[in-house]
This record gives sequence, C-alpha cells and structure tokens, in this order.
Amino acid sequence: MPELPEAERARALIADRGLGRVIAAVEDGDSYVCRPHAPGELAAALVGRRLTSANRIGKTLWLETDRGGPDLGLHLGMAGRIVIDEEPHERWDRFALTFDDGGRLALRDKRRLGRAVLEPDLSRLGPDAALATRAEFRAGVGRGAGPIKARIMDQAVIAGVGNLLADEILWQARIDPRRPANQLSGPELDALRRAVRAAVRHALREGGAHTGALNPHRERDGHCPRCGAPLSRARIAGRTTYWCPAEQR
DNA sequence: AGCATTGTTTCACA
DNA sequence: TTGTGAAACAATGC
Repeated sequence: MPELPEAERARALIADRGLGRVIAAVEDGDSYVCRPHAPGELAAALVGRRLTSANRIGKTLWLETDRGGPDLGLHLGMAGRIVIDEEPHERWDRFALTFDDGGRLALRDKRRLGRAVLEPDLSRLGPDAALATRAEFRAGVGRGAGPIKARIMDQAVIAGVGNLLADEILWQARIDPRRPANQLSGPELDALRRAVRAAVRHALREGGAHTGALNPHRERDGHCPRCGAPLSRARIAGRTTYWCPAEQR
C-alpha cells in the first residue's frame, strides 16, 4: 500500500495522536527492520524522550524528540502501516514505542521491508513529489535517456511516487511510460507535474495510491477505463506497468 | 508449485 | 564517471 499518500496518512496519524507523549520502552529487536542498529540501540537513545513533531518527505517519515534527542526515521516499505493504541500484533509489529501513559505506536508490517532508524539520511531524497516547483520538476524529471516512468519513481528526483501512482499519473497525462525522459517537451513536463499533484491530491482524499481510476483495470486483459482499448503490460523500471497504447503517446 | 508483489539498496555493466 | 537495469532482500497471497 505505501506510497506518498499512505505515508502522509501515517504522518497525520502520528501528529494527531502521538505528539507530546513520552517514550517508556522501545521494541527494537528486529535487527533487519532496525538495521544497521543493534537491538537496544534505539531504546537507549529514545527512552525518556517526548515526541515533538512528525515530518515527511515523499515516503520517508521522521519524528523529532525533545531535549536534543535523536530523530526517529520510519519507512513503511512495501506493506507497512502505523498503528497507535491498538492491540499489539505478535507477528507483524516489527517495531514499537510504548508510552508512559500505557499507549503504543507500532510499525505493523507483514512483509518486513519497513525500516526504523535513528537520524535517517534524507540527503538523497529529491523534493516531495507534490511540492516540487515547476523549475525543479523540469530540470530533474526531464533529464536522462531512461524511461519517464523510471524518472518519476526515482526518489532522488522527486520523492513519493511508487509503481501504482506512476501508472496512474502517466495514464492521466496520456504519456507513454517508455518515452525517454529527456525527449519530453517543457509543456509535457508541466502537464506531468500537474498530473502528479492531481493524483496525489486524489489519493490523499480517497485514502491511498490504489484509489486511482486506472487501478481497478491494472490486470491482465484489463481495458482503458477512458477509451476501452486493451491495456498494454510490460516490465518497465523493474516494475509491472500497465498503460493505454491508444491514448498514451 | 511457482510466480507476483504498492519499496529500497547494491552491484554489474555500458 | 555517470547512468541504467537486474537481482537481492522478506514474507505473503493467488
């Protein structure tokens, strides 16, 4: 599930129900999810601290702590979500903070590809996909000979677009996902930027990256919900990609 | 049984 | 050197 909209939802949840609470204990025993930290390292750094802010760029979250404490970086990976004050889940809670009021914030993640780290490295993230300026977007997205889909999914170029959102955006903008990025015109890049913002807004409102108009048709033998043409399917940028060969040029 | 999967990182290669 | 694509990572669902 997690792309930018899900991450923003998690951030808002933490901002609403996590801030101001004091960490009494930390479940950091999953050394894969907490890598490169050893078990106990996050606990030692965080116990006694109060959560003071919840922030996000793209799909990466980080929480600030009081009195000069470290930032706690969280990433939802392929299947993670944040739950607060819910019954603990034995298998799928890969990391958790217990608060001194008895409550609990957990990273619940079936696939175990989520992350919890101290002082996350944000230096390799581009601007948030929904906030990139027109100049940033043109300069970053319009560069390189690789397919445009790979470009908008590159978190160092713009942060937050994953596979489902990328297909939706390109379909809305009527651009062929295989087009070399540096072959798109300025107006096309501007249209793509508008499609990114619209798709993010829509997904935020509707509850996730899977709520786009194209999504229900992203399957073998799917058809374009606009024109009815059979959708094409191929592996682009390492991910399964669906597009309308009649409309996307 | 085998394959696919909404994410990221690393590595081989051009 | 820079960029690109494939594979690895873990675990689950079809």
